[in-house]
Amino acid sequence: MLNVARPCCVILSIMRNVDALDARILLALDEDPRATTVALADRLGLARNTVQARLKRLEESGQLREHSRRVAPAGLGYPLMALITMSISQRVGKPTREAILRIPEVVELLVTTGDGDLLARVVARDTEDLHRITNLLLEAPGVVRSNTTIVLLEVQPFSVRSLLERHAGPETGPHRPTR
Amino acid sequence: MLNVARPCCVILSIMRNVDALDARILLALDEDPRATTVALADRLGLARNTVQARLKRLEESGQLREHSRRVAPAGLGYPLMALITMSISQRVGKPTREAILRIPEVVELLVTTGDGDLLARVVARDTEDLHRITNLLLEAPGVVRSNTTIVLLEVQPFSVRSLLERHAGPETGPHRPTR
DNA sequence: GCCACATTAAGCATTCTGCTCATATATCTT
DNA sequence: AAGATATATGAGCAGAATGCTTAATGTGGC
Repeated sequence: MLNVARPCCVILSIMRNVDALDARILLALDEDPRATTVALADRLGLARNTVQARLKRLEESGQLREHSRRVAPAGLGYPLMALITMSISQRVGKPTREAILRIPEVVELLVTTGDGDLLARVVARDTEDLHRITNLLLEAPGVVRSNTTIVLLEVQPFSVRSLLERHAGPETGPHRPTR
Repeated sequence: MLNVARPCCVILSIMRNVDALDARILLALDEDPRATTVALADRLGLARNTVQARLKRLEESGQLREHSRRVAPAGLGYPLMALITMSISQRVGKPTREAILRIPEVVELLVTTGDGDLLARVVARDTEDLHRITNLLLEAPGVVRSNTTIVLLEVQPFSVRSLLERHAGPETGPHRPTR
């Protein structure tokens, strides 16, 4: 079952979808990320073995991304966040992407439709720092134009809680008897 | 020390910055998010107590965000991701934001400078679904215009690893003796 | 010198983990 | 209907980890 060869773009194929039970477990973990397996189990009214097995599968099947997603850049000394769209001459090549990813302040990089071809999310210590980073981006091969948008307020930082809640079904509360 | 009252916008004030040691711990956690305290401790050449204390502080001081950040939306059945900028009549009010946040597919919401006043990151099951969500956004009070950009490829999903590595200092490897 | 703070070390009762085996339920296939 | 596959559950067990406390040892600032 499930070849665990992962050619980097076929990830979707090995992703057995997360079902309602998985979602409930993930939600419980969301409220207490360091909860022990036992704690999760009786919070959800499940057997310890069940939680253990499903968590193991979730991790092994690559459903969970890296832990550093949880670290807020502001705490590291980067209170400024900006979105920078870039136009690329020709097509977006590997050299371009690699050059951009070498900049530590680039915390996310997307290929998009629309005006820009690339979108980088960067963090900076201050506006001067941001200016420096913008110039670095423009030095990447093929980058011909950039457009910077500053994030003024994170009304809702990235979170899939709402999706998990929908996925978990109507009965999300703890201690729900099976019937 | 450190009032744990958190009036939602004063978070920055209670954030004692993450130092190099914290960064090393977080990096180690990044490589194995479920590593035990003991495992982290001797991977980093630290005492168990140290790791335990710092992890506790990191969590209590709000440096770590929610766990659901680690869940990939694709695994939940939302393979499509888009960025939708919105122009708002008047100013961005609470009613507008609340209406938008009631849409589960909105996984992130930012107030930005530039053309649009609001930027929503949404996920969708397919293009038709995305169309439906776009219409929902336009129904929010004050939203007068929207512009959708589809994410074709996540070259680098959000990650602060690079920042942590810089923060951890030159000696990031395991088993580094104190001198 | 003295104070505050962080690291380290040791100890201890309780709890958790990883693992295995066996037993129910479902659900799907033939 | 019968069989097969997958999952949930329950129990058990040795070893490991946790949470907590106390105390010793730096380390830097005033």
